[in-house]
Amino acid sequence: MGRGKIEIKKIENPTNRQVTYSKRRAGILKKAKELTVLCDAEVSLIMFSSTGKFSEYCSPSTESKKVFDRYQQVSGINLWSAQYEKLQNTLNHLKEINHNLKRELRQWTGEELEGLDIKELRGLEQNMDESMKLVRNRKYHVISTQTDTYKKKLKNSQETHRTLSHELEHADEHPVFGYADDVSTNYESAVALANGPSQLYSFRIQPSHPNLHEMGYGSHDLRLA
Amino acid sequence: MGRGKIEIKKIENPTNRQVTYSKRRAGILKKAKELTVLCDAEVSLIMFSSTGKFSEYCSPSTESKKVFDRYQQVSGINLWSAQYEKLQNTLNHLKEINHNLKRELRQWTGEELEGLDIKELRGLEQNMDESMKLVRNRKYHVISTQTDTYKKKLKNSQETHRTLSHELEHADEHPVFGYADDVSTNYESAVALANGPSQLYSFRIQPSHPNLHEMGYGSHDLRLA
DNA sequence: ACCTATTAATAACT
DNA sequence: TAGTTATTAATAGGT
Repeated sequence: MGRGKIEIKKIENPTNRQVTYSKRRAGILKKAKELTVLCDAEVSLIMFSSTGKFSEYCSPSTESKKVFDRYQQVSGINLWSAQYEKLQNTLNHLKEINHNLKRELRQWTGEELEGLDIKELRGLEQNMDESMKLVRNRKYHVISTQTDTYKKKLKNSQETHRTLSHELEHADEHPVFGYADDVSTNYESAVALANGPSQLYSFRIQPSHPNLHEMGYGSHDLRLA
Repeated sequence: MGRGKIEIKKIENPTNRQVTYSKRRAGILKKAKELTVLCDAEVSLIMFSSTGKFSEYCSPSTESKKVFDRYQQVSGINLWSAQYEKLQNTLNHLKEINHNLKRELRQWTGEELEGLDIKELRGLEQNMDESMKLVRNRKYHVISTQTDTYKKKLKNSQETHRTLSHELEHADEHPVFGYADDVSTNYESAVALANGPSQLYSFRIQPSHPNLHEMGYGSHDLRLA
C-alpha cells in the first residue's frame, strides 16, 4: 500500500525508519481506537520507537493499569507478585515472631501461665529470680553511682561556700545583696540530694499489676500497637 | 475499505461485531508485528473483545511485563505501588513493634538495663515481684491439682487392691501368677508420686542465666527468628 | 472460512 | 515534519 511494495524487515535508513514509524504508529493507533468503538473492546497499546519515544493508547473508560490487571488474571502471569509475595512472606514471618514475643512477654508478666506445666513454671520462676537479681544489682549500682555524684557535688558546694565566705570576710565595701543567700540555697539542696535518696527512689508506677500494653515503667514508652 | 464505507460506532449486531472484531484484530496484530520489524520498535498490544476473549501481542525479545515496567517508568504512573507501599508500611510498623517487644523482653530477662534510671528499675523490680507471685501461685495450684489426682489414683489403687485381695481369698484353684505383684507395683508408684514431688519438680533447665533466644523452659519453643 | 468490490493505509516523493 | 498521490493492504458485506 504505497508507491511500491516493501519487504517486512528492519528499515536500515534511520530517517526512513523514523518516518515510517510515525506514519504507522498513527495508523495502528487509529485502528486501535476503531476497534474499541466498533467492537466494544478493551484495548491497551504501548509502543516504544527505536529511539525510545513512547506512545500509548488505552480504550476509554479504563486505564492501562486495569487492562494490565485483567491481562494478569487471564494470562496467569504474575506481573508484580515476585516482589509482592516476598513481602507478604516476610510480613507473615514477622507476625509469627510478634505473636511468640507477645506470648513470652505475657508469661513473664504472669498473664498467660495456663499452658505451662510444672517443669516450665519452675524454669520460668528461676529465670525470673535471676532477672530479679540482675535488676536489683543494677539498681544498687545506679543508686551508688548517683549517691557518689551527689557527694561530690556536696563537696564542691561546701568548698565553694568556704571560698566565698572567706572572700566575703576580706571584701571591701558594697557587698552584692542576695549573693550569700543564693549560695546557701544551693548548699542546702545539694545536701538534701546527697542524704535523701529515700523519697527520690520510692516511686511506684502502677498500683496493681500492670497490663502488658500499659506497663510503661517510666519514660520508656513501649506502647505496642 | 470494504464493500461500503462504515461509520465508526458500535456495531449493534453481536454476530457482525464478533466477525468484525476477529478480522480487525488480525489486522491490528499484523500491523503491530510489522511495526516492530520495520521500525525496530517495542510494542505491547492487549485486547479484550466484548465477549471477554483475550489476545495479546508483544514484540519479540521482551515480555509484556518488561514493557509494562518501561511504561511505568516513562509514564510516571505507579502500577502497583499502592498495594506495595501499603505492605511496606505495615512491614515497617511490625518491625518497630517487634523491636520494642524484644527490648522489653530483654529488660525482663535483665539483659538490657543500662538505659533505665532508678525509677524505672524500681518499677521493673516491682513488676517482676508481682509476676513472680503469680507464677508461684500458679505453680502451687498445678502442684496441688496434680497431687490431688495422684491421691485419687492412689485411693483407686488401694480399693482395687482390696477388692482383688478379697476376691483372691474367696477364689477357687489356679490363681494367675504375677497378678498380685502387678497390683502392688502400681500401688507403690502411685504412693511415690503422691508423696514425692521433690524429685519431680527439682528440674533445672539452664545451668546459668539463659539467653533470650535459647531460654526455652520446656517444650514451649519460642525461637525468635 | 472465502471472495472481492471498495475503502483505507501508506511508500515514495516533494 | 507535513502534504500529495500512486499503489498496496485491509476489510465489509456477501457467499
